Amino acid sequence: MADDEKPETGFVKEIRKQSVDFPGWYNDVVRKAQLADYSPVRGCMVIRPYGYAVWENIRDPLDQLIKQTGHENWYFPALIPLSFLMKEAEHVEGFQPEFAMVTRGGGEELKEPLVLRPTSETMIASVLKDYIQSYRDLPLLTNQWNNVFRWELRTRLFLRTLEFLWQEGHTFHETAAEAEEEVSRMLEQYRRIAEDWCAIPVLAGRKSESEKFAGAAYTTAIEGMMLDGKAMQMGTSHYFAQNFTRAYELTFTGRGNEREHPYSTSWGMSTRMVGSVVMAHGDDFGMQLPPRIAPVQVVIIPIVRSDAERSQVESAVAGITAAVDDIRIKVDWRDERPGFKFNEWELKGVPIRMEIGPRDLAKGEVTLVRRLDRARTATPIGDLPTAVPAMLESIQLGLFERARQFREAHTSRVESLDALVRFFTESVGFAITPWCEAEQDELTVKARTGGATTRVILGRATADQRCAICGRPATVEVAWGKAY
RNA sequence: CGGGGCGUAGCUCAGCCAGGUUAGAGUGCACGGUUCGGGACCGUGAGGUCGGUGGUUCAAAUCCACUCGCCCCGACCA
Repeated sequence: MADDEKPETGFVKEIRKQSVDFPGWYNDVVRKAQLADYSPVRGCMVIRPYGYAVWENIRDPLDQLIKQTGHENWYFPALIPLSFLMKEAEHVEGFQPEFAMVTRGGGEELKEPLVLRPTSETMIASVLKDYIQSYRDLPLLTNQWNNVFRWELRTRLFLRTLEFLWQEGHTFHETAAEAEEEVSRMLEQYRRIAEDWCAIPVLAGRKSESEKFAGAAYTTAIEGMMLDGKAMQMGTSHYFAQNFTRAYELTFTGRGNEREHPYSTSWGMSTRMVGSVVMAHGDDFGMQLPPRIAPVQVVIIPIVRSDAERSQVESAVAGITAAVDDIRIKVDWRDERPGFKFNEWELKGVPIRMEIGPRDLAKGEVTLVRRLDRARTATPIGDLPTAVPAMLESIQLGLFERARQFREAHTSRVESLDALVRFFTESVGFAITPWCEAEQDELTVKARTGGATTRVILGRATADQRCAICGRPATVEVAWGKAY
């Protein structure tokens, strides 16, 4: 970033305490760290440069992973003819309440309304019909980065807005096995982004029937835990079998010269990730960014009281920024007192603060302070090219480890409905139980716990396990939680 | 869409219950000066259709009706 950027404006000191008012704290942090703001349009937000930079730092590595796994980026229309969306029964039923429609154009009523895409399965299946003729055209692995619209009743910055940014991957395969492999491959990429980049440990697995994507044969997801103990669905990967290709009459000629429907998948991760990072790592001082996705990894605060000191510090800064390359460094030369800058950059979650003043330079050192724990270290200037990357790495791991311990501390294994109800009455987090997969059990738990639902199915149950809810033989082990 | 809360300066809010000069504070903003290792201070200045419409009244930010919007909780959901 440039050193001579104009001062931040509109900065407000107070943020509500995380422990007292979590939703209020979240709103304050998002707005005061200048990630995003409310807009003139209800339910739609303005993503500000700092928030967009965080998004880019999540988006870019994800885009790399998507390309490395063989996918190509496409772009499809944002407006979808209503009839396209009506073809897959479950899909229509699931999404219709969320449609936003264009009914006029060119001053006239349209013959057919155009829906602002809530997701692009229908458009992509309709278009790719023409591109897929033979098994030789498969697999067809597409992805697109775009905005989508869903008419949500209640919105929250980043977590649920009427319009949001994401990527949606759509793939078509010759066999079911290949498509299912794709579904888990892409879920694994999401796990890597969540855990390795955003430092948020996740549970990965299948969703229950009632929680699956409208139109899918099954849905898989990654679920993280926020600092209020609630679950955040951070990425989904769906297996469609032939549901969509059949509905859209998408066929190919197989190896035996017979017409077949391809097996398809879709998967998506959105700007919701930015909000997840805030909620998974923030504290009463504000946001805390994992170094790998931080727009500014190191902020240098020069401390000077005279012109002589200023030129001394200036040359030290120039030497350091030249020597420490491949690190995103910002130098804050604004005419503010150091304490003001410390607080502001902590609010914005910068992982490392480097203080450079006469006292440090007299010893040939700088002071490094970690946002994670405010640990201060006097570091010789010559060591910085190795010390800074090492410290960033330790912070990245430290954040992940802290989040993992928080999740472990808020995860319990329970064996009965009573215990499950008690868990959600007395605490928050994940409760893991054996389950028979009956939908009635989900309704029971939701009613008795004030809203806990199944998050992901973690694996198969053993033959002797009984469903914690109804006592019938269990088929799976499932994590329950209250979700965003 | 149900419950609760709120719309007064860029932001946070006081004033409203008991209507009455030229509508306030803090913060932010501009300029000048002193400061500068954990949110400094002094001075000067700019900034307002009190969300909107209608009503009551000699008089409305304040009372009444309607309306628009936002936030929080719930149902629905990435």
